[in-house]
Amino acid sequence: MSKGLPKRSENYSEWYNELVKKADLAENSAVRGCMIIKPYGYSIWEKMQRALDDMFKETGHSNAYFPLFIPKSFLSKEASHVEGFAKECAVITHYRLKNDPNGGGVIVDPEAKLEEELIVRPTSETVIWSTYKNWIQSYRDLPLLINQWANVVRWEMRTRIFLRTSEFLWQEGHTAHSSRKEAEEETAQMLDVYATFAEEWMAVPVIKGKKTANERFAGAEETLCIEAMMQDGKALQAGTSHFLGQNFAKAFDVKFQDKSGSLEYVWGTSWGVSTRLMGALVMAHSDDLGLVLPPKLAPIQVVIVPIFKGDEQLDQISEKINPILKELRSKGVSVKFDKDDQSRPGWKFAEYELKGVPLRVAIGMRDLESNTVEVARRDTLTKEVVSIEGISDYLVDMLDKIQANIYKKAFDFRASNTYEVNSWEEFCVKIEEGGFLLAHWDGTSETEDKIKDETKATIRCLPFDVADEPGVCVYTGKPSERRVIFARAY
RNA sequence: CGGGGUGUAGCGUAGCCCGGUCAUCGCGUCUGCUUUGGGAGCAGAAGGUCGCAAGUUCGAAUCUUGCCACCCCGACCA
Repeated sequence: MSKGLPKRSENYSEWYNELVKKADLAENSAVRGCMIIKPYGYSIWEKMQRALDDMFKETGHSNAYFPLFIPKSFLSKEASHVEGFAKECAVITHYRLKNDPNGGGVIVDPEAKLEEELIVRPTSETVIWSTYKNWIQSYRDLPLLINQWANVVRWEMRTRIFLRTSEFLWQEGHTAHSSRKEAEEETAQMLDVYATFAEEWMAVPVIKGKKTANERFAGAEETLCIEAMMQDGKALQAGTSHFLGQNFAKAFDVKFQDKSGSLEYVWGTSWGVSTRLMGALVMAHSDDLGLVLPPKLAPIQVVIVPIFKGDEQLDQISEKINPILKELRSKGVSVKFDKDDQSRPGWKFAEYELKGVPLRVAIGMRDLESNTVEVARRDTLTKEVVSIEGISDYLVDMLDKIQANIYKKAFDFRASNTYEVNSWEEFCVKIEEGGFLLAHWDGTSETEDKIKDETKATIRCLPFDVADEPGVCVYTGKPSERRVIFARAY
């Protein structure tokens, strides 16, 4: 393990890449654009999955699994959906290899060409709606509330570990409803679930809003999103929830008989978050020493490092620590007692900082005498000596404080990097500094495109929580009802 | 996919321009002793098809071509 991480301030993207690798979250694979999620990184993902999955269940959803391969013909049924994804689909054309008659390993067997080529799912709307056609006949079959945890493939031009990989892990919810209203409510409800998860678990404040037509999911009538700000001031779309209208129902002929006996197309939604959240987690909180993890998602919440010479001292420390371990575990805290005598305390301190462990407890002979321990916080990098009496309650309480503090830090950072801008000159200056710009926009795609061409900024969302405020478009001077959020984005 | 860069031991690197005991150094690893409250010290040791594949040459880490991966900048995107 080499020490030292690039500085955030000097090269943000290098810092990010190195941190992901050095903290053992993930590494690049032999296949372009794909990643190997390592055990430490995967255990964070598992915690995310657990929390989200519980929330999906609480809102009435069930998990299911649909296939990785999609018949090519399915994709072409919904016109704008095809257009959105066609450019980045991996295609299966053959089903067999054979030994190369010229030596040199194996080659694709030209005899084994598929009659209908298969697509590796970039998302599953098409397979799922072709199935829903069979599952839905009556209003009694609705609503249908399904989620799946899966991998998907989008053949990206330029990839970045966790943020944009060719293959990624995600969950995709797909629901069918008997009315527009109910589907719209579902779309909004799941956005709220995502926002709650981001803020309460990841400690990442997010802005809820609606996407513009340009940024909308291909095949959706409306896309809602949560947008987060990273420490370099760029925006990251952390989750999306789509109101599909009757687009897929019509494309796949999914109808139900309502109470009056007439046949209607069903209304759909879909919503997803992905391993991209891992990238958001890293970029939202971490520093030049390594990861800073919110306690609720940290695989190890408390690490206890004994400082000792020889087995005898370690035994004395263990005797003191063992009941505390038990107590902490009974309170649901994941704690590691690092008795390893191969590496020295200083090395361990640095290592656990790199890995973002929220709390570190050090205990040595001095502490045994005074009945204390040294507690160090990862988020503030502060240390204090604390009495060992009631230490487990103290630590549990401290974990809550850390969770709250890193949320607040991220919230304050966003607040101090969000600006109202009222002129094009101001816009151009501010956008170079990073952050969110609240500006008026005339509502047209043309203007949005022009602003993007000139500044690389896009409209992240039309936020829900801004007040109506008549004004004029920052670019064209045409009238506008309220401000929208512009930013450069990942 | 276009432009630029990089690829040498597990990690980070020197050498490449000017082919020829040059495979360098640091970290890590192994062995031993001493150490242990912020990435330990000393002594010894192991570890490399120089990204892969062709080619030029008496001889290639070094020159040529192709391929692969990664990084930066564009176009595209969760």
